[in-house]
Amino acid sequence: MPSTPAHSVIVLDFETTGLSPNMGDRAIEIGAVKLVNGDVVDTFQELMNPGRRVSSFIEGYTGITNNMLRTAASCEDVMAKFGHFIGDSHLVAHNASFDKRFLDAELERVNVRYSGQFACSMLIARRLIQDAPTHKLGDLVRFKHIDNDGVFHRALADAQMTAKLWMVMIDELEQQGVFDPSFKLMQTISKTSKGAMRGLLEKARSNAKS
DNA sequence: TGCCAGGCCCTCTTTAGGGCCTT
Repeated sequence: MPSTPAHSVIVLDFETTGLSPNMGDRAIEIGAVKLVNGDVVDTFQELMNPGRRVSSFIEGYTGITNNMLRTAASCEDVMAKFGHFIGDSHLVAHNASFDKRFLDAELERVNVRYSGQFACSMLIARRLIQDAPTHKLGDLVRFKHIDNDGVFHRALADAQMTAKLWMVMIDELEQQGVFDPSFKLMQTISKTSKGAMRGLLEKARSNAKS
């Protein structure tokens, strides 16, 4: 049985062969950080061999080449390990609907299930950081002056940046008095994943004006 | 560089259409 604490959060990011598992696309890399009370306590990064060549566009976009994937473990082996890593944690991703589709598709292949709820940092950023020029992950990181090493479109780097952005937004909400001091990150995600973030953010803006 | 799909959100809306964001 997974030993992951119930209050932990996994921030994850997939690199893939394309946009849609329903169109035959597969994962080629998974990166994730585990947060407990907002602190990074563990990381996960693995390339995985999708069983076919990736396009030159994906090679250029991610820097992940067919040669790198040739000797990588299979998607099935990596995803079985990742399923154990996430345990029963709640999950965060930037544009989570994309990563959830691939997580669901790849875990279904290895008959692994997860119980955590998904929250989307992009949907929250669209409401909380309305003055950003765009809500692409890289643009938000630059806009909020979040430390980064300049690596984009690799799974662990993007997951780490998403985790930092996530904590910046949580801190802003707490500073605006939206959350009770005892409010736990797990509860935050539970609410956001149910779409109740709209009300929380409206309250945040109301508090900021008053 | 962009396309594919799909969910969310906005608006010149709801009997719809299109932009954003992810690879």
